[in-house]
Amino acid sequence: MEKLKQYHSQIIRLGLSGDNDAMGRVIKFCAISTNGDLGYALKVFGSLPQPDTFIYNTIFRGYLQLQLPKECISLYVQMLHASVTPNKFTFPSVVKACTFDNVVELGQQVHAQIFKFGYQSDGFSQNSLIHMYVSFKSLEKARRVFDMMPQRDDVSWTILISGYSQSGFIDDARKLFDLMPEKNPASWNAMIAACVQSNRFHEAFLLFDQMRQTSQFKLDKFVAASMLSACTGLGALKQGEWIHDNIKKSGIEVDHKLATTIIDMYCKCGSIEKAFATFNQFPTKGISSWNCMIGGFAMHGKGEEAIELFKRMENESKVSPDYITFVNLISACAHSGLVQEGRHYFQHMVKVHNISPGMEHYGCMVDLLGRAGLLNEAMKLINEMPMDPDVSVMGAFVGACKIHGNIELGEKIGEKVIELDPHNSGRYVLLANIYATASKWEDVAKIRKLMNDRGVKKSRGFSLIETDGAVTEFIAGGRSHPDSEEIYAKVKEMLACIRSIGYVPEAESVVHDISEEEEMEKALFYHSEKLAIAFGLLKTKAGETLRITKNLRVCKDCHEASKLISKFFDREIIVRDRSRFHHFKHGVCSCNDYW
DNA sequence: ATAGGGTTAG
Repeated sequence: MEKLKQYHSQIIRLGLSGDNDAMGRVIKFCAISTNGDLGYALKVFGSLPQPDTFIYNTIFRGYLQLQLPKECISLYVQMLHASVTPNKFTFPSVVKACTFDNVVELGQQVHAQIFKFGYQSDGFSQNSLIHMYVSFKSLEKARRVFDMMPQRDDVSWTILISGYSQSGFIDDARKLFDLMPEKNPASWNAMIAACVQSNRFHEAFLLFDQMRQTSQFKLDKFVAASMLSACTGLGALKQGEWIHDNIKKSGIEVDHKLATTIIDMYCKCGSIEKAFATFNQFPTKGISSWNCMIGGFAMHGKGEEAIELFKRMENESKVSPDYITFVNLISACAHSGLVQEGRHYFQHMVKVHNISPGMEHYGCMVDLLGRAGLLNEAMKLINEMPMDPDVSVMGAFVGACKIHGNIELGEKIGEKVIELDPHNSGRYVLLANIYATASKWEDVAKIRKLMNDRGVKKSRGFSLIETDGAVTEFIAGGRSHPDSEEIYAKVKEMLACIRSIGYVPEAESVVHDISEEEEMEKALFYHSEKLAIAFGLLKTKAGETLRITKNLRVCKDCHEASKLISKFFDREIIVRDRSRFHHFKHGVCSCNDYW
């Protein structure tokens, strides 16, 4: 900047202070370069008698870089008033400003102007319009621009594909993708990411395999990141490791984002050790990597390790803890029953880091106190919150009421939670289970009827297990697997074995229409988790760890059974449920039955 | 001189 100012005064001495070519260079440097100074650029701009289109365009870009779309738009208006004619470099910026500022009507006016000035066949302008309509959720308009383009390039296709996917129209995205004549890495990634975001992990893997068969295939960091997320979603550790290896081999530069994705994959695929090793390997860590690692320890019930890492972050890291850091840290305390520490960090966050507690922090604190049986303190905290508690905070409280058998409070708050979140089956199941614990069967039936009347379906549980690098999915009572006879026989054998060391079936969830005891047991025995474990025992060598991923929480019976299976068959079983990990080994679980 | 793709929580 200093050098530039010298250069600038030289130009002025040469009498070129009104020369657009010379001043354009000065403005470009100030407005665009990372160590520039837009304020200075604006001063120079103001001193020019007749700035040209290039100079306007440059300032637009400067404003956009600093995320000042409103200023960009008003300068554009000023430009038109000054009768400076826009060119094809003008519109991409202005359209982007409309996109960021979410000004639909103005965006359409700019669209009309693009037409008027004759840029209906300019790819850059048209692509920016597609992008704008996508972000306005006007998919039909985006599609119309796309269809009207004389020449579509891969950017046009890619924007529209990810546009469909972001609005939830995955099938439309897929149709478009299949129509695309020449796919490039960005468009492959748009489609793979679309699958990952809509939990279609298997489809993501199929696409990836197809992509690898194309001649110019080369793994880039975006595809790598999307595929890592697919592995994370399925709990597919082997595949995740494979991608990680390929990242190393391909010499892809691992930035903060990619590092975080890798760490998250290891955490959520059950290998906290590899996650931590990877974390420690990266010399420069972003805040997201720290947060992710602390969150990983939280998920695995390693509260002390999370606290250690947090202290390290405070001492040695150049990044300071943020809002999410404390969500993860307090949740780590909650999952490990570290009540005192949780209280401490809740205070510490405000006193030392000047972060005021938000909804999520209250949610974690209510969870922490409630699980520990301190229902009164949890309630007190809810009442003291500066904002109204949302469903998640109250849901955490109801969960605590269930664990500690507090029917009165659980009923009162549980009903409120249902009304606040009427489409979430989990809310109904929770209250029904509270009634069931108190043997209030009529109330259980009442809840079941309410769910039926409202058409709320209990989400179907499934379990995934990875064997030999392939992921198999099981649903409760499912028989679609070719070896299902063998698997069911194995379940029988498995349960007989653990009965001999004290297993007693215990139903918890009672929202099924199951009356007969025998029926109940059958349903319990064929929970997806037990099928997956049986399959794992069949398909893996003795002593090999079983890794299972579930979409719901582990039920009490499966939890008990898993402990005993780990003992009887001398296997480590690692189960990821929707909120945490359970490491079953030698008959005990890492969660200490505290989940 | 300009555009499109990946990450972190409960």
